Amino acid sequence: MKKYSRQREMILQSLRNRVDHPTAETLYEDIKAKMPEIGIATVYRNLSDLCETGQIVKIKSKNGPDRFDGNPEPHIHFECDSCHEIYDIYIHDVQTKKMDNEIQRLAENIGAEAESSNIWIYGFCKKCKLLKNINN
Amino acid sequence: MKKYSRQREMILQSLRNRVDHPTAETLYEDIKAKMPEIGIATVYRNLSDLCETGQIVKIKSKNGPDRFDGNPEPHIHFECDSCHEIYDIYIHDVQTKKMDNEIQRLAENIGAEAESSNIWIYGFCKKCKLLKNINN
DNA sequence: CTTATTGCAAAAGGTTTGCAACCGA
DNA sequence: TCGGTTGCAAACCTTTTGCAATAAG
Repeated sequence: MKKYSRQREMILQSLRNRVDHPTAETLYEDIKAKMPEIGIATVYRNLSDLCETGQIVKIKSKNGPDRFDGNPEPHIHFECDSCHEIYDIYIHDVQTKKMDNEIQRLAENIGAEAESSNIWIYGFCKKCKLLKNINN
Repeated sequence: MKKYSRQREMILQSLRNRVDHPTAETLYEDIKAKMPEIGIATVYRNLSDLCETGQIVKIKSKNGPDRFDGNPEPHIHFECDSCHEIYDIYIHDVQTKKMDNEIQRLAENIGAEAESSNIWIYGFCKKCKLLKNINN
């Protein structure tokens, strides 16, 4: 049976209050400011728990440590090839539904049953695109 | 200036000869059978090089070590939530082009410039779907 | 009182790096 | 010969685990 934990609540709220996709380490440093006794193992353990219950999502970036997303609603991630920042891309419901159908169909092509999907787009973010243009 | 290396060639060919998505370790064990002197560091170094030149692709599975794909052509990966096997899903050219346009458009929504994309589908593969149905 | 959760430190797992020897051009 | 590449071992970074102490129900 799961019990309430001050730490777990703090981790969930800290992640939800952010718009970026922090690593466990970043989140740990953040939380330590308000809760100095917390240990990194507690952060990892609770992030795992929260993923299992679907309250948050673990995302694997192209390189570096895993990142976490406080928004479990399906959306698309854009990762910049230059600064490695990750941005969210939301699409409207009709488009989501259309995409879901398409994904289900694609899975059926190999006899599988799709449950969820994950779309990543890579390229140059606004900032890095600009910088690239200036330098050329 | 890059030089030819027997090891790099062997790594590339070994990966291309497979239809699955091996880890660096698996590839290393495989190659050691024919080339016992090879070191794991050489495998990692060359896999990185081959990724940089776009000859192969590194893929991040949901858990466990990174995997490598000898086919750099864009395609979709299906990862089984149960056995964690990764399968390729190919779509035809017209559909690919359509999807490319869509992705370009989505990136523009956040002012970014898309270069490539990566679509993952999760669920139950053929085998595990069957097993699941038997057990219920 | 019972059991989930914590913090710590140590271990594990995967990948990278420093370096002298080696090999390709 | 020159500089890229190798194999080895050690280092590194991220994540997990064992354990006694603590806190929730």
